[in-house]
Amino acid sequence: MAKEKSTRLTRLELEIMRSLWELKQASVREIQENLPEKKRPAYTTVQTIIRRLEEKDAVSRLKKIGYALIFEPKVSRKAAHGRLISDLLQMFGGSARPLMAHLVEMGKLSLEDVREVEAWMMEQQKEQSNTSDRKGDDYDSGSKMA
Amino acid sequence: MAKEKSTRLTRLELEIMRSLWELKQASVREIQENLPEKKRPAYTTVQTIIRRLEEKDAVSRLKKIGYALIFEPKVSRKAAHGRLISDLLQMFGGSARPLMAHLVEMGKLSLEDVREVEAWMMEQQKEQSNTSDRKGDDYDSGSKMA
DNA sequence: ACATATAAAGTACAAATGTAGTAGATTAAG
DNA sequence: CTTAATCTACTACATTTGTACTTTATATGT
Repeated sequence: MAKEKSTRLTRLELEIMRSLWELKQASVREIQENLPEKKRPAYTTVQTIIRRLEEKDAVSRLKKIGYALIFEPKVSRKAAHGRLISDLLQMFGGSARPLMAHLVEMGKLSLEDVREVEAWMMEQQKEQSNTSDRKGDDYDSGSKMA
Repeated sequence: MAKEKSTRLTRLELEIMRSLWELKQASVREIQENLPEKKRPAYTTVQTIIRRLEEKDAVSRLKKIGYALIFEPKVSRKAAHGRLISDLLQMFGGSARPLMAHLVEMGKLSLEDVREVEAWMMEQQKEQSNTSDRKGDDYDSGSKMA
């Protein structure tokens, strides 16, 4: 099972990936046009980033339609996000607690939020028993969470 | 009240800041020696980063002892971490929930953790009533959390 | 088959980042 | 005071990142 190198993606690269994750598969143009007009780089810029992402093994060519190449993500959003979180977590000594505390202080996490998460987790625990394992890799946190 | 520009700090810069936050105030040498031997850059490298941090207004010269300059953090750990978290949060649509979900999936957040956070939050809520405001800015999440 | 619209490839380049060497100042020691 | 130790200031340079132009290949409509 291929080791999945998980290179670090840059801000812009993540921006592009976001588009691609959303579209599932797309041409450079589609990706570019899908980006928020505010920070929409030139077509060729997107092209460049896609090339770099290919080098980093984060996207791959799926096929060719007309004269355009269609790309698809090769690293899942989940994996990429996981990497980001791990990195951040390190800054906090590897534990999620201080991070939570920060979120609370920043007003980004309310008591309700926490309670819902708790409820969600307990449900998961029940399900966990029978649902055994699922291939799950391309969903961004299941069920009604989020 | 000076707007606090809050520039984005790079990985290495954060590494250095971490030392400085820990030491409260220190010379370049002290900072360098405080870094984990594994990834300990050359003395002059630390110097360079400190200079850049000065430019970014993240540290300042406090005084001079012997021939060495003593620096101190100018941005609090909390502020810097807050920035990191905000950035990350954006990737998740600005809400903390998906982030939590990820933490759970990554096994970084257990049900116990969540419950303790919840308990902690409820305590905060009580305190909040009388403790009015505190200067709090250089602690990394209060009380027994973390 | 040919001109035209796109797209892919390749090239360029400035700014940011990581990394460190060198020169010149300053202090401590003999 | 002269020297050795150590520091600050300045300079250098490779890599990464953001951004985009130019050249070349390829479909497509007529």
